[in-house]
Parts: sequence; structure tokens; C-alpha cells
Amino acid sequence: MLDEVKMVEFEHSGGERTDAIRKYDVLLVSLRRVIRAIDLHSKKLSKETGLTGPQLIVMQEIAAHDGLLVKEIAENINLSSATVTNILDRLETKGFVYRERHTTDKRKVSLHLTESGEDILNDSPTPLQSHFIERFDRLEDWEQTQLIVTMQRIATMMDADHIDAAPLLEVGSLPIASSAN
Amino acid sequence: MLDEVKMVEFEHSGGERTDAIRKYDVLLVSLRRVIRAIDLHSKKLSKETGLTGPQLIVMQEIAAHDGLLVKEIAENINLSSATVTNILDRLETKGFVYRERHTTDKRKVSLHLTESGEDILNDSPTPLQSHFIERFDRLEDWEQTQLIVTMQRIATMMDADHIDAAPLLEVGSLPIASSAN
DNA sequence: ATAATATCATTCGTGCACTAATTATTAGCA
DNA sequence: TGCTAATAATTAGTGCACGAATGATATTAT
Repeated sequence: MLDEVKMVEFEHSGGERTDAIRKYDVLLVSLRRVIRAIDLHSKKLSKETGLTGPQLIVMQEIAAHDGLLVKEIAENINLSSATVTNILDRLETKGFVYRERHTTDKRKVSLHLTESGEDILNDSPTPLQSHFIERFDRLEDWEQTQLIVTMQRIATMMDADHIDAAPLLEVGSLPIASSAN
Repeated sequence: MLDEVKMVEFEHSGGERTDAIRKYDVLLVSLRRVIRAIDLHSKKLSKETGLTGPQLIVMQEIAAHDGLLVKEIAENINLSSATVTNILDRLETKGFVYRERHTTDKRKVSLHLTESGEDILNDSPTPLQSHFIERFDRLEDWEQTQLIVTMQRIATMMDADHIDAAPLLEVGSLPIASSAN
């Protein structure tokens, strides 16, 4: 009896039915697909290289700015300090990162990569799926820009503090370090 | 492996190292901003209404197809069965959902909303930020479509099993019923 | 009929990410 | 000086999300 529950009813082509699927619900579905794909890739990374996506990102950030603080890293990659502390615990346990407490201001902690941390980072893949990157690289330049601009637009639209609608961004001028709040 | 990577010029005048930022890294940053925005909204929802985003989505799915199985719901909203079980535990504890074990096939479990579950769902907001929806609704139709198509394209590019490159979707042929309200 | 296999839901362990609370330290000020 | 603010990092507690393993059924093959 309960076997045929599946009714795919998406065919209200003309009417003003309120049951119609709303466009932003469709958007949400694809957003969730992307979120999941990133998460699954992170778990695959973890099995293969021992580092998850977020761990990799944190290490990249330290590599780019040796000695930066927990708070700075959190701001740079758009995470809370608590989360970064969490990730750092794991990285320190693995021996890829070490903390250095300041002597002048003992509240502060600077982060550094160990040698093995640098080694690992050098032959680690990116936090994005390699097959995604391959496809992305095959796109025309304007298409790549299009993807980026659209994602940034959605991000801006979701930010609570931006009151006005997102302006259409000039295609040539990518706002790159956009999350440096 | 992937040598010829298109980069965005972003060198700071130091000049010793070409720290050019790769375009897909820029994309990743905005993706993570979006992911975080959705997560933060989910937590805000939880405080205000007692239901998180995923919980809301699961309930919407049950409301749309009363009696469906755990596995079906997992497929529909792109989550693993384990995650759905998890969410259902919480929803059942709150009294918004109940499970019904099949008598014919005792492996299967059908999901239903309770009355209070239906009530709650009726005056719950969507899993997306209301200010996002407002902005989204103000966009031109083609712009909305553009956002959706781009997200779907990224999702497809990230899917592991799609071997071929994503075809450009015809703009007119979105699998949705026409526009919101 | 029995054995092997497949399916469905759940449990377990891990990790990310958050907020709120806590600890330690520094800075400000009356 | 001494008391309060503010700041930095951490800890505690919650929830999502996963894969792998488990247990209970069903289905299929022998």
C-alpha cells in the first residue's frame, strides 16, 4: 500500500497554483547539492591525505602569512575563532602546526607550520575536487568569471548586513579578497 | 598534474613570489561564504522557532509526500540516510513527526507529520533568509534564472559521476513551475 | 529449504561550525 | 592604585553530516 508514494508532481505549467515550486526552493536544492559535494570531497580528502578541506585551508592560510593570530585566520577564512581553535587542535596533534604564545601579550597565539606541515601542504591537492577544477579550467574566461560573480552575488544577497540589493558587478574587475571584513 | 591554471593577478608589490590567486580559490571563498550564511541562518531559525533549516526541509518533504520512507526522503533532499535518521530523532522527540513501521515489509519506516507538526510547519519561515528571498524576488526573471542555472551548473560540475562537461543549459527550460507568487 | 545477497534503518565514531561561558591577560580610567 | 572593560583563546554543549558497521528483514539463487 505504501509503495507508490513517489508522485513527482511538478507539472503546473500554466496555472497560478500556490502549490507551484518556488524558484528559490529550486535554488536551495542546488545549493545543498554543492554544499554536500564539497563536504563529501572533504571526507574523501581526509581518507586519502589525512587532511580535510578546512584543515587544508587553515594550513594554506598559515603558509601565506606565517605567524598570524587565531583571530586573524578566523577573519580571513570566514570562520569563528572557536572553530579555528578546533581545527588547530587537530593539526597540532598531527604535528603540522605549532602554536607560539606571545611573550609581550600573553593572550595572543601565533601559528606556524612545522617542516612536515610544509611538506604535506606542498603535495596536497586543493580543497576543491580535481575533476571540478579540470572542468572549470576548460571553461572560457568569461564563463569562469560568470560563475564567480554569481556566487559572490548570492553570498552578498545572503549577508545580513547589506541592506541594499547587490549591484551588478563589472565583469572585468573582480573583487578578490572579498571577505576581508 | 593541472599545470595551466588561469590566475587572477593579485601580486602585492613585494615581487619575490608570484602569489597569484587562482580563480577557483576565489570561487571557493564565495562558496564558503554562502555555506556559512545558510548555516548561520539555520541556527538563528533554531533559536526563534525551534526548528533548524534541515529539520524544516525534512518536514516540508514529509508534508509534500505523507508516508514516504527514510530512504526516499534522503534521496529527495540529497542527504544520507544516517543524517535523516538523526534529524528524525529530533523531530520525533519534539513531537512533530512520527514513524510507522510497515507490517508487510518490516524493514521500512514511513514518516508522517503530527498535528502539531503541521501547525508548526504552517507558520514557519523558509529555510532561506527572508531578506535573501526579498532580494531574490525583486530580481528580473532572467536574473533569477541565471542564478539557478549557475548553481546547477556548479553542482553538476562537482558531481563525481558526471564524466562529461556540463552542457550549457537552455535558459528557457528550467524544470520548475513558473515564478513565485 | 537453505544459503547467499540485497535492502532499510539505525548506531557509532569523527569532524565541522556555531554560541555562550570561561580563563587569562591587557588596557582604560577615576 | 585598584576596579572595571575589552580582548584573545579556549572549553562546553548542540546540531548537522558523513561512512562504516550492525541488525533485522526480504529477495534471489542454488
